[in-house]
Amino acid sequence: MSLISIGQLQALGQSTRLDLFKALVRAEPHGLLVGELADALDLKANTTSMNLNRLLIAGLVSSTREGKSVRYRADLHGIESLINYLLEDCCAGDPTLCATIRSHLDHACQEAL
Amino acid sequence: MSLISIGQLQALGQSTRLDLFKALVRAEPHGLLVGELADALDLKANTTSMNLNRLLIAGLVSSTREGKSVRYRADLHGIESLINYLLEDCCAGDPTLCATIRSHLDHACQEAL
DNA sequence: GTATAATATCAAGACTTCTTGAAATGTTGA
DNA sequence: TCAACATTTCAAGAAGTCTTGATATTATAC
Repeated sequence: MSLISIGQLQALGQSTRLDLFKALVRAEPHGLLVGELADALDLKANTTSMNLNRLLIAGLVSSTREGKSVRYRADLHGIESLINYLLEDCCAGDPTLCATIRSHLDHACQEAL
Repeated sequence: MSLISIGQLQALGQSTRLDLFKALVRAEPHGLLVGELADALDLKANTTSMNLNRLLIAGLVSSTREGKSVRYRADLHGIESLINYLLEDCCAGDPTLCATIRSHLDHACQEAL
């Protein structure tokens, strides 16, 4: 659990990759092609590819080939595991904090519905 | 919100600092002195100090002087803001994921009680 | 098969980060 | 004030990261 999560934290703790990930989250459930991401964020193709690979290794995105292109999608279970890690390692022991986070979660979930 | 959170992700995405932070979370609510952390994690004093300062800037810990020593405590509101960021930016739009995370949260909170 | 297109890999340079010895700061007690 | 202690700041070298041009791979269309 720890090993997975520091990889996720490292992967997201870099502006280019955080931007890529956020773009993919916003593009759910369709995802985006590498070239579309490169255009949207004004990145070179190889920079885009390399950083997407880092996110892939961290379990934060998935990829599928579509002809000449490759489509990437955010893997929301990766975020789920990161949040769970933070909750279990960092929230356990503080019921008040749990309650606060739960209320935020309720709010976020209502918006999602 | 974004600026805060990438700082937190960067701060935690480094093994020494993640170890320091986890030690402080486990030491809640008493916290630990710099020297205690250095001993526990087998770090030099200045390495410990510098990395704690990074966590401080990221809003993940707080510090108070106690005589010759300085006591650090985990700032759980920092984790709260990080989790909220991940939820709002990454979970919104996926009710199923929200529900899954909520169940994990329920579990983590029960353990805390 | 060849040409074209979209990604991925490789290697190198610029840049940043991490650690650490040395020195400085702040605190306590004699 | 002086000495001892705990922490912080400083400067420098080692190590790692990020980007990028060049090259390689994979897939399609002709």
